[in-house]
Amino acid sequence: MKISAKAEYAVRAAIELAAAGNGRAVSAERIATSQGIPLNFLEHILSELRIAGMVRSQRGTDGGYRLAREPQEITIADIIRAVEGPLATVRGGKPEEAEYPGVASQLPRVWIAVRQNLRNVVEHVTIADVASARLPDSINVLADDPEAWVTR
Amino acid sequence: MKISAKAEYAVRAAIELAAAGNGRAVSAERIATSQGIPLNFLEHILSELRIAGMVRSQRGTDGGYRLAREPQEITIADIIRAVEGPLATVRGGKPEEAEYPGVASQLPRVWIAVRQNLRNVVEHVTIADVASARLPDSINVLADDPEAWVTR
DNA sequence: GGCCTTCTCGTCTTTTTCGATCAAGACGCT
DNA sequence: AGCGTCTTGATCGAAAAAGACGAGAAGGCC
Repeated sequence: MKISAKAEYAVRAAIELAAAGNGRAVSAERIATSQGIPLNFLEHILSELRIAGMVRSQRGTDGGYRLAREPQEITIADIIRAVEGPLATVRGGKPEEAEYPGVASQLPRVWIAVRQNLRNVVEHVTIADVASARLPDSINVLADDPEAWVTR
Repeated sequence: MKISAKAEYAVRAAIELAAAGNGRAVSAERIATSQGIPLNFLEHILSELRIAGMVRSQRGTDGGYRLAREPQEITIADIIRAVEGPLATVRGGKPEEAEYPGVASQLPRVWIAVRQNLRNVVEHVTIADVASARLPDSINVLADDPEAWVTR
């Protein structure tokens, strides 16, 4: 699995907004500089997040972006889906639609299991969790396993 | 996460070899026709699997490919790594090396958890499992969950 | 040796995606 | 009106993905 720059930028921007609170809007430029993200690209991403209903925007002086929902209601999965579409695809299609001849007939079940375990992480971590540095227990169990940190 | 055509072809080819047993070699063309994979592309893939030590090749009449190890010793992860490199990357690098300023500092732990749960599937399913249609219990638990089959 | 089969390996298109830049326009507020 | 934003679309280069192709080397069989 590849986490693209775009998805990563989107998540970081969302975290930044979560940390800022909903008091006032944060400009794209502020997010760009504080997270080290190319401004033009970030604007494009924020636009997609807005269309997907993840953020609201406000133009003019003191304008910027703010979250459309409470940060504890927005998961990493929501953000990734907003900018990249489905979390997991097999050759561009849905895993459950893949069909295989003969001996590979059980393969879709493996892809489904992959997607499910992926969801088990990204659908259970909210951007508020990350911003407050308090991840759910189920995530900590995974991340605290020393095995998880070795390079394969 | 995107499962590329290449990775998918590689896995299916490996399953085909696992199903054929190690008695005689299977030609690239046979695999291509029985799995519906473009022959030229498949040859490229098989070549990479050979270099990675996953398969052995035999030229000449009745030549072809066979697995280099017992199929129950080869996991899906092995095959994917052989043709695509690391299972999970963040912007082209290792998840554990990603660094984030300020409020996003906990994000790498999320990526690590993602990778770990991904490994929990693909490192535990062997190509023998798929070829014999007998997946490990831990995978069946995931794949049998009706939630896992709904499109999000 | 001759012939057929099959892998081997490098090259070459074509297409798509990724990451990023730029510019013009629309909007909101003072 | 004027400034600071967001908005939108065009464009671009680099890279990767997917596949096509052909010449050649190796193995087996008669």
